Amino acid sequence: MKEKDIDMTKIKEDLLGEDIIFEVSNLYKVFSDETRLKILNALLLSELCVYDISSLLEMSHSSISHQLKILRDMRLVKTKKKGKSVYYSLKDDHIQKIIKIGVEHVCEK
Amino acid sequence: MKEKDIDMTKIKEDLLGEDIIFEVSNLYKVFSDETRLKILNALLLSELCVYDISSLLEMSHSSISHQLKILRDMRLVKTKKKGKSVYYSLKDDHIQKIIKIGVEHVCEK
DNA sequence: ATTATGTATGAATACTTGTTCACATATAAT
DNA sequence: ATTATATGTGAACAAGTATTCATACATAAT
Repeated sequence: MKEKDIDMTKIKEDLLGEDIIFEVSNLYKVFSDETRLKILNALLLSELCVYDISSLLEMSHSSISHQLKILRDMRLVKTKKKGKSVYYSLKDDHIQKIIKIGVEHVCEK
Repeated sequence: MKEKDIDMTKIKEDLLGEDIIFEVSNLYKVFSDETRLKILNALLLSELCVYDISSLLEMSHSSISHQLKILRDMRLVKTKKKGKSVYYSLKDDHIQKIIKIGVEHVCEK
């Protein structure tokens, strides 16, 4: 019996399931777009309406609204209506952690 | 002075810089693909060569090799040559954390 | 009711990305 | 040297994605 052999069967058993991999990849797809990252970064600092975000990032309402729909669909943001405006805020604190680790990683080089 | 006003100027100042956002988005782009996630997940369990990974994931060498190049370029994996084979392993522990948080997030629903 | 403002969304376009195919390189064994 | 095995990579194709444009919907004010 060789010493440094790798037990492929055990590794195969210990791998995450297809469905979890799929969901995790979808989660990180959200964080892979600059516009969405900027939106999440802004919402980390304050709740904001579409107009606020588009002027902050100097982008069209339409573009921001499309991305916010994706964030809504992924349940990463929640909404609150005030008069004509819809205020967006972050739904949970995983988002904060994910952005923090990402920033840490790219800054350590 | 209204009470619930938002200080947009301060938020704009506190936003992460364009370059950091760009790098973080590139980092998470890596984790947004199922194949790469599976590769990283496997390397979390053991160092492996291209052949091992392609048989483990039941995918072509070429596809795996292409993705490993991306992981190399992003400096997420390191390589070690043993005879004809090239063994890959993870370069740092951020990867573990990122996968863990992702799994946590998608499992809490 | 009409107008103005804020937000949502379908369609079209341009862009990006992953896989496959074919071929190239590298090492080991014969 | 030649052959076999392991890995790397460019090009092409297919699939997916972000933005823009146009338009629709919702709320508030007149």
